[in-house]
Amino acid sequence: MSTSRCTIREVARAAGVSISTVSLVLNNKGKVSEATRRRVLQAARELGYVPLRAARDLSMQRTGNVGFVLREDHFTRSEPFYTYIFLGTEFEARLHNLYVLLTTIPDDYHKGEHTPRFLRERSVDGLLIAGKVSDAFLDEVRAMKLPAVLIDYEAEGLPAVVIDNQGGARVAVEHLIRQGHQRIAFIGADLQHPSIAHRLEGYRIALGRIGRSMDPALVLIEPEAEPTRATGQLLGQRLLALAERPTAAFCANDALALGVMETLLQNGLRVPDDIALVGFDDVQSAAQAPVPLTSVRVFKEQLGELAMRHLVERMTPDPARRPYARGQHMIVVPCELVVRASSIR
Amino acid sequence: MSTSRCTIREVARAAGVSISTVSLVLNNKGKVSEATRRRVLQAARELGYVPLRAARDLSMQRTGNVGFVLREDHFTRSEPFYTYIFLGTEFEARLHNLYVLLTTIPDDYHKGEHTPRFLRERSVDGLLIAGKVSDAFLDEVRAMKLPAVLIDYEAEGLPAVVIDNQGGARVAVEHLIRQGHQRIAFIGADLQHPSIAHRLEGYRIALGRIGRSMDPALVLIEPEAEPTRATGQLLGQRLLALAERPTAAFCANDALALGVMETLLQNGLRVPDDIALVGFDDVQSAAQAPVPLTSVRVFKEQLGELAMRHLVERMTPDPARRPYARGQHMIVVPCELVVRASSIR
DNA sequence: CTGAAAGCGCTAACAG
DNA sequence: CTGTTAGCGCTTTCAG
Repeated sequence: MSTSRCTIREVARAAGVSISTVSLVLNNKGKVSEATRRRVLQAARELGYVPLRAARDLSMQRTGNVGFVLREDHFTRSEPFYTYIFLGTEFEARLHNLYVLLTTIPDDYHKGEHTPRFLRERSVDGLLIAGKVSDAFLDEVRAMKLPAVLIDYEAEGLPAVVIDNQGGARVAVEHLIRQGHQRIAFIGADLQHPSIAHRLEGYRIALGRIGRSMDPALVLIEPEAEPTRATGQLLGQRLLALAERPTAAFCANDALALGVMETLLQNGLRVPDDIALVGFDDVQSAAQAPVPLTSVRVFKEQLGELAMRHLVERMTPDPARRPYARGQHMIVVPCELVVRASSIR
Repeated sequence: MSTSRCTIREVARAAGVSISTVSLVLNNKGKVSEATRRRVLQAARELGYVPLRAARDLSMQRTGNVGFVLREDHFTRSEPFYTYIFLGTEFEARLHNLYVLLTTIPDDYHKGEHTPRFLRERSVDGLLIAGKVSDAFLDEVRAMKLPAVLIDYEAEGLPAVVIDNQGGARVAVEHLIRQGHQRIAFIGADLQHPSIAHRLEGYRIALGRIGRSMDPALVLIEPEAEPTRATGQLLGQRLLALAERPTAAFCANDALALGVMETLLQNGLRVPDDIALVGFDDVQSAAQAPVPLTSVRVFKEQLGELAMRHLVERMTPDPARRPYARGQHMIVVPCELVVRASSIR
């Protein structure tokens, strides 16, 4: 109620005990008699006592913060993909009484020059990294020996929470196959990106399961380009130019799919009648597209939550669980096909 | 270089001085001889010394953090409007060595239940509030007597950094007038929102300047609806249904304008030939619309920067400037008309 | 101009 | 089971 300027000392006095007892009670440590515990709790409540973080952190030799890093161009994408991931981490952080310090790094990261301030000042106990980031940055993080977890990206020697890209892609393609499609194209970009590579792999596997192999002519990729709508439009052109046109296309993400769709519609083709389309990510605009887009839904907030939970484990030296926490786990989060008009006859 | 475990004491020893001298040097306080200052600086650099925030904060009786609060539905809008504002504050925060704690509050805020954790724990020295938030939350903030600054919103008794909505709207409408338009509609929603009310006012003033008053038939508003694309589509229908159709429309924001445009195009009208359109905000999709949309550009990052700067002023009790900082300033940030195809013949 | 010393509020041995 | 005490690392009077 009052100005909360109340310290542990005042609680102790009010409860008629010492400050260490108060501390023990409030942290559920040591053995305290039920009677005094009650008195302390009551006093704390009445005084509206809230421990001061800076003091506690200083004493416990930790910061109580975790950093969340992502590329600025990812954060400001018009689709709030990473925003949802952030919200997931923030939600989970509350459960562990941690604060999340969000900061962006530039696309072209340069070692010392762009190092996030909280890393330089060592004011985080752990680090979450979302999306693809430059190797230079990852090197720096590795050298720092700070607990870190990647989200929606993979890199040597770092634990990660990722989407089941391969599984999702497989299900998507199998859906097209069930719809009777024989010639299914793959639309992709930036093959360096693990997610895209895995989605391509899922495509290959789905075809393999029905005894087919990939037809190189149907694998349309702009290996150097970002998987954006603009790239999708470009690939749409290539699709149109094909001698033997496929009847369906699985796109590595929704942005590409939407770009392809735009090109197709503008050129008088019908979706799904002439070409069925499936995307990946299930972004907001997928459902609102001219022809609602079938897509693979990704549970973004869950990715964030799991990553935070995993990070917390690696931050707390729990001797009992240590041996397990040692390995560089990779947590794979399942996703789910959402069928819409773009892929059903 | 090393694990940065280095404390002020070690720097002192290395420089052959006391820790208080080190502190003075590093904070440019008190008078220190040039010679020792140099020695200290050198030692600090060699050891890679970085002061520990928790210790400094504890000692200085502050937290070194500021909170950034916005509604979750605003943060996750597909247009990264508030994301850019946040980035602006984060940028400015670095200059003041502050950390920004970002958190969202629900649309239907309930007093204690949803109070941001950092407010309960009093671990911020100041607060930034972006966009419209519930009065319940603002009441809580006022009661807390914490330095706070609103961004892109206004409320009794709180300083704010806002867009020059009225001026921007005036310029937009004047542009349409200069294009020769006589009948110009206003498209709007949620009149409770100060920004929208001001934009309407700007529309009125622009007409007034050429000796015209608003024609109620041309003021199309959904007073209860959010200013979204869907609402725009609806208003587009109302526009089409008008007996005497206007030749241009000024929309309270881009989402509305884009919705209107969609409806018009779908109904076979041409933009700008049949109806010229102007929006407000200059969001990313404005430039990419089927007919690129003329709009009023808002400098989002600047809004954030200015707000943070203003907050910092109110957080630092500078006795010399106190009298000025007392009032509840309102900082108005100019915006700029961006002319595109949707409004030129 | 510089150093000694007293905290900031909290945690964590260590006695009792 | 509870209290005493010694820090955590830094800032800041206050003497010298």
